[in-house]
Amino acid sequence: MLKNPVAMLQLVERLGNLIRAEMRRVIGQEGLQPVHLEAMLFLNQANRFSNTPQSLAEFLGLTKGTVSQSLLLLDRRGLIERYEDEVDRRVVRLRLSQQGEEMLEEMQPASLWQSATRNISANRIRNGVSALRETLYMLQSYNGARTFGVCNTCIYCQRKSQRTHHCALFAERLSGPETRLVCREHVPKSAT
Amino acid sequence: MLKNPVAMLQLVERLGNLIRAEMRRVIGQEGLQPVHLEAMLFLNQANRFSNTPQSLAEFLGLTKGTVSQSLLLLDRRGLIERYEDEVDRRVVRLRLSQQGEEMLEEMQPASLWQSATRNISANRIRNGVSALRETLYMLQSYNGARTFGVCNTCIYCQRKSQRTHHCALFAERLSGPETRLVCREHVPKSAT
DNA sequence: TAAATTAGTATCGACTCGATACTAATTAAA
DNA sequence: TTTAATTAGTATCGAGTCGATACTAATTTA
Repeated sequence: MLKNPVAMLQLVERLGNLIRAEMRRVIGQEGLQPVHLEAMLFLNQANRFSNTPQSLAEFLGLTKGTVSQSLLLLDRRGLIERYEDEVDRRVVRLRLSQQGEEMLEEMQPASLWQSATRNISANRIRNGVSALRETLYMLQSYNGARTFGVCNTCIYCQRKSQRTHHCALFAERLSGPETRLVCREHVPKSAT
Repeated sequence: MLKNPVAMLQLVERLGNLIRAEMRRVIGQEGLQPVHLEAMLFLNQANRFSNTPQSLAEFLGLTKGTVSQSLLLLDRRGLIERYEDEVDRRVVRLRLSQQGEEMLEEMQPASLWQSATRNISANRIRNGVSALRETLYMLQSYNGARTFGVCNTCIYCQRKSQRTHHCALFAERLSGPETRLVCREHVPKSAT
């Protein structure tokens, strides 16, 4: 039984709880709950293959019924927009509304964290990030959960030229900015 | 704007959510919610100065009214015991019941994490732990939150002999095992 | 001795969340 | 090609969270 991994688990748990409490404090002023902020953060990052209720449910680890309710609320508040998929008419596409983007902009959820990590050496942070990333991928592979990484780090992403990339899974062209968004079909290069 | 700290934040957030989802899955089979497991884990670790509803509320970042309700439920299910403080009769003391301890024992919440971190080098984990710990203390100091560390790492803890320690704040003797429990009055040595 | 503070509980309303049951669109199978 | 199975999403229900507010009782301060 190793001690340090347990310490890391407890730290991640504790930090996660603090982040959540901070979220509740900030978003609560808008009459919303942590899960709403999480949904908006996801939609802000999701690529065009991943901006659906189903995808969000998988990301959050909640059932689609539950997520459907929260999305209804976000829609009522005018923070997101829902539109029909052109090909598959069962599918609902989601995006942040102008108002939703502005709210996210104002909130700056990372600013506290930025100052909290200011005095930590770049090397230790790099090590921490790599340890956390590997743990995350392992955990996700165990229960068959999706990794939701960005195209940059995905086995399906092929660089065509300086500016353009290509997704071998969807067989579609990707712009530079698109390769920095998260995808539900992401498979990490290291995990092959 | 540094990239790596943001990456670390997102990883901690994501890992926190996964842990929470896993908690929900496991504890849900008992008809409980994540917050109940968190409360039980806290009570399993809290020393005799910290096993109160107030303390738990501070730990979880929730209001005392909210926590009171969750404790009521845990009591109804026979997972915790509540007893009156002998000195201050306003104070309620909490402890896991036999049944609560057994449930925690069976659950093994850390086992998945243990295997997920198996192949990560001890050095990277050590670095990660230290980066996370420092971030945690910084975040907690910003909003005046308590650190809830163990006596080992507290400025008030004085070693008297091989076996006995002394808390300079409460002016009481501490046994060896007690110094490995978390305390609401904890002040990290490094933060002085 | 009176006022202020502290620990905890009770109640209310909005919301989460899973479970279940449902609709409608798409895909697979016969 | 018709039918069956699957998939994406919504509706509804009940137990529970959660903050806000208002309360009780014990303790501390003035």
